[in-house]
Amino acid sequence: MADKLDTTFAALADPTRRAILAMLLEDDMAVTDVAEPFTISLAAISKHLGVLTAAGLVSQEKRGRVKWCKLEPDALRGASAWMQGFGQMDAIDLDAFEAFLTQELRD
Amino acid sequence: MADKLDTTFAALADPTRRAILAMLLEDDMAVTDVAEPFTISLAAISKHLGVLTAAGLVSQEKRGRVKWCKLEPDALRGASAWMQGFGQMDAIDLDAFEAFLTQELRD
DNA sequence: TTAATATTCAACCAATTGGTTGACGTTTGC
DNA sequence: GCAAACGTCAACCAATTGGTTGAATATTAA
Repeated sequence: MADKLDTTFAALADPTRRAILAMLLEDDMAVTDVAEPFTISLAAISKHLGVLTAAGLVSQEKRGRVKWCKLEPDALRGASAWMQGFGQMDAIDLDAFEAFLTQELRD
Repeated sequence: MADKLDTTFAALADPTRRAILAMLLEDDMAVTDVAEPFTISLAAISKHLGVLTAAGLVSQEKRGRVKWCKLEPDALRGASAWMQGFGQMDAIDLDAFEAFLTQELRD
């Protein structure tokens, strides 16, 4: 079985999945609503959500015929701790974060 | 072309590559020395080092017949900032922040 | 000059990934 | 009851990944 860090980092290595996480940062959403802004199929989004859920980054709860998706930011803790082992990033790099958001907003 | 975060996270999603980074944290090393503790072939390690170098996480400098590998921890800044954004955003008014950035982009 | 060392390249292979489409099971609303 | 909406499943496909081996290229040492 793959290491936890393997699945976490692999889940984050896809731009569609990172975009989904960014969307869920603002609010819990149904699968259909998650898929709405993307051009790929609903089934593909469903798979991406499966990868994120397997990594623990998202939890899903079915209410009626709707499956609600919720961000689980604590799942990033292990990966974040691993990266902090490489030093000098104990504080947030706000410049890099702004750069990221700026680029993300351009899409 | 893949996003920078794509290649960074993908590079980190492999346990062999993370182990290599941890080794380089202690000291610069030649390719052969990097490969020594692993059971896989030297060519496989060379490929892993290529992935890490492409991600900017490692730099390589050839001196004589030896290629020295050096950790570049700054390459983790973008990814670290992205991740930490998920832990801290609940304290930030994201709508306002996005509005600010959107306006910032018009200049 | 020749042999050994350091590293990459090229071809190949199996497994995984990200995507598609169409059929399928549930739940809801008319 | 029936059709529409929600979401997954299964089969398939092309591209990528992580590994192998053997040959090739530099460079150094004897």
